[in-house]
Amino acid sequence: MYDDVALRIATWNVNSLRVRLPQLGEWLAASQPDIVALQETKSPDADFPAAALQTLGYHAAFSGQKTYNGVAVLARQPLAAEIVDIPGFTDPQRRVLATTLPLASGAALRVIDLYVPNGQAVGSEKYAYKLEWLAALRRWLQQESAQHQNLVVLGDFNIAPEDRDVHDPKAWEGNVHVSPAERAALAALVEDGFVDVFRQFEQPERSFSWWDYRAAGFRRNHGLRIDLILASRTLAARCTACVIDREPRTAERPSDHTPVIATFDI
DNA sequence: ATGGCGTACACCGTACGA
Repeated sequence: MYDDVALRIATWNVNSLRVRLPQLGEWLAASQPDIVALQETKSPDADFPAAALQTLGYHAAFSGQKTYNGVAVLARQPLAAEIVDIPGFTDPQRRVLATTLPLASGAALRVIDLYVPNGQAVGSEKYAYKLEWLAALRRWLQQESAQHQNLVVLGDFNIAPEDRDVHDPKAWEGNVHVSPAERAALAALVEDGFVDVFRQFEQPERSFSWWDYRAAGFRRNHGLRIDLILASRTLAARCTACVIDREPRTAERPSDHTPVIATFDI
């Protein structure tokens, strides 16, 4: 007989790790998450601030590039970037990182950090790339699901799942991030057994994870919920909470995204 | 009202984000 251990897993699009490192440090110290998936690090691997994070008590696995994209996973124990490309989907853009971490029970936790393409505008080349990327992601995650019971897929999905995840659904209708094809791609993951754990719990109305820098988006709560934590059914059944932490968005020079944290008794 | 702001790289503007 052993006590269940509360494991806290977070995702945060930091919009430049170099710029946000002080804020990340403060947030890690205050929040003490066990595992953190970062997106838009915009940091080549050679420049990754591994030493600074280690002084904060976190090991890191990372896959970055200059200027754009870049993902990283932080954990209390050493970890490795096991997969950094969707298998069979050639892409120079660093948007994916899969790693495996041990759980207190002795079981393994598979963590997949995603920075889903933005898509720019419906009908654009970048939109087509986003849909192709999402189709390849689905095929890969079906394989991952077959191999891992405890699987969490989290990150910046650049898709608001439902109208209640959008500050003004009428204004956004048909737009990138809410288009039917994007939502269908996300719904397909749910059909395959992933659970958006945020919606397992009662949440405040108008809960968002991203707000436009322009036009006082945050002050007016003009946002989208696009940063998601999807869990395999086995893991979702162990989820006891999922919250959006708006506090970092109130800082000077904030990221336009704010962290989302899920707690698992596992 | 398709702007608004922020980051990066490079150059004093452009690409991109969401």
